[in-house]
Amino acid sequence: MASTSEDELIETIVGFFRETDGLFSATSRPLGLTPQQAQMLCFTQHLQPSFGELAGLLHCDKTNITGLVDRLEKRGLVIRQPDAQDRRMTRVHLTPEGEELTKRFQHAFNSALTSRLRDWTAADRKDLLRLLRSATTALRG
Amino acid sequence: MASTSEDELIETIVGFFRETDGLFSATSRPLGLTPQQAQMLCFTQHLQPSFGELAGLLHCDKTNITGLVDRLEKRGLVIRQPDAQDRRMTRVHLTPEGEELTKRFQHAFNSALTSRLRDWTAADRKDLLRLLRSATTALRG
DNA sequence: TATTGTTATACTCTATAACTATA
DNA sequence: TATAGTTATAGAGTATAACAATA
Repeated sequence: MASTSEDELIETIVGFFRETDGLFSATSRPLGLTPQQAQMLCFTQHLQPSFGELAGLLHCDKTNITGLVDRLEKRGLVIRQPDAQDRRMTRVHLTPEGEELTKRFQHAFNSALTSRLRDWTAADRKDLLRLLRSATTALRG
Repeated sequence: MASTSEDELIETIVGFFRETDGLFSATSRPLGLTPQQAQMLCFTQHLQPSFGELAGLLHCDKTNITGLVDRLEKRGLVIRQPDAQDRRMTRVHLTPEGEELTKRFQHAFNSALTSRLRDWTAADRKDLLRLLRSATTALRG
């Protein structure tokens, strides 16, 4: 990384970020979801996160989560569930409809990704996934 | 990739995407820029892109570029420059102030990134950059 | 007192449709 | 006719500040 000039490094990351964003957008909008909604559904699938946890995961202010959940709840994709231990907290659960749509999004995204990386070696694909996983932890920490 | 379930794969990519987004946001907002504005400035630095090219790079509708450029132009960071060959086209150039702010953003982003990846091996950092570059091309194609 | 979620507000981002100017 | 950029519009995402309920 020291051998790369700063602007080149940033351009690489910005470029990858925007292409990923494009893929999220192209995959989620035909399903009637914004990219942010699709991402929130993915996070909600296994976690049943609180509003504060979602704000942390999505890196946005907690006030945004209210509206985001409102719109998904109005469509019957998620429900608010009061936390049993701490009555200040509300947890977000997927409904069966939300679970189904989340899986459809994941399948569509996976198909698009697989098709675009079809020329990659198995080793490179494995490396990419390993490094992304590791980088996510590093950036989060 | 075949050995990973779809939801795990998507969660990895969504996770990395959101962490990158968080880093963009944390780096750009103290400079008075939205993440999208910072990203546009990075693309504009070497390309002098047309509005249509920017729409392609940012994966958004061309109508969004008008407002994005309007706001940056009002702050004196970019200027519209008519294309010499095709008078329908307008190209976006950085002003000296825009160039300076873009470099400040790049430096801040690079510092944050370097500090978070400080425990990584040089080989892993090099691999990450190589794979991101390659993946960007694959996703774009 | 501190934390969780909400409301009110203002601004930005985004897509769709209809338009003007140029090719 | 087709393309590049603009305008109008509506909806969604975002941050800040002030608030109510709970811990």
